[in-house]
Amino acid sequence: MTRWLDPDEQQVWRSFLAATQRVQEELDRQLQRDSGIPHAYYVVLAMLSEADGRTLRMSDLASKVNSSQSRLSHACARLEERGWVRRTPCSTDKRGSLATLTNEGFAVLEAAAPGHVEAVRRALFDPLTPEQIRRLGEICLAVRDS
Amino acid sequence: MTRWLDPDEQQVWRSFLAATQRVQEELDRQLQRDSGIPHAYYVVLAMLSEADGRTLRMSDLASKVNSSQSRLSHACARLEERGWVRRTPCSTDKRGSLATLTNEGFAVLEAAAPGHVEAVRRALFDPLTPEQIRRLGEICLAVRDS
DNA sequence: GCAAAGTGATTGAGCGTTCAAGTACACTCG
DNA sequence: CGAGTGTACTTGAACGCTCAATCACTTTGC
Repeated sequence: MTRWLDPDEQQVWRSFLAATQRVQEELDRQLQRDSGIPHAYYVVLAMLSEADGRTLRMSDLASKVNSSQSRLSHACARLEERGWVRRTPCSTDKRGSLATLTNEGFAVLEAAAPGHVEAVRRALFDPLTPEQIRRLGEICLAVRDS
Repeated sequence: MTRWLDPDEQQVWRSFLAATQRVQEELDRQLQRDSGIPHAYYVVLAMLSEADGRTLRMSDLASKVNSSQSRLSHACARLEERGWVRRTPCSTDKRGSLATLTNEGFAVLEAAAPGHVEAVRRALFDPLTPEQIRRLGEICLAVRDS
């Protein structure tokens, strides 16, 4: 017995798809246009920049950026080609690999950050009231942790 | 002067990314696994199935599924290869093209729908209270139409 | 009418993601 | 110890998406 969506739920679902796709698309376009990187790569650089020694195990980085290991591996390969990330073998576990943000990578991130933050505001925060932002936060936590 | 995100906003933003990526990923994986189509293709079939004569102009279809014309064109090419969609020239505007859902395509959609709706419920609606769902609807409208 | 500008749709190249498979190392336990 | 299982990461192929270019047709304005 399928629990079909009633008209209200349909409406929420379609608005959700439209809104999230719009946000995602604006961010990707802005970063690609102004900094030449996809949003997923920006997030990788950002997470590394916050880590101790700007370094993280690949698997830890993958979970922090909500990525599969395969995706992250391909992404780091690209970022390494550009000289923004360096991978070194892990000394305590020889299977592992440590990704480090280079100075060049940090500089790219710093240059990209202001435009990106503006895009995030324009796409998501500016259209919402403070109350809505608070509620959206609760809703996203519930969905994320379900 | 960059308006940086304060810690609360950061938290909302990261939860938003995690939640929306999770939903998107679950839907895509479920449809790909159980029906062999990406979510974007499912939406194309669904929109055509609701249209008069199961037919829409390509550009109308593109706006209904929040897609670029290029993306839709590629998608329809794939769907046509599988025999689920048929494209015919538009008689009133010879530049245009009409996409029609075939019976085979309709059958595929009908077979895929129950599993997809269940996935939507599990990923988005079940974790939320009715009140939260209502608020999410309002929030998404505001973001979509901003 | 007719050139110029605009619109509808397609195409191909480049790129990121996915999935399945593979490699290398670490752990477990008889 | 050493075989078996599990974990960390990488790789390659297939595929969808983006962007810019292109084609065909339509509309605009002189």
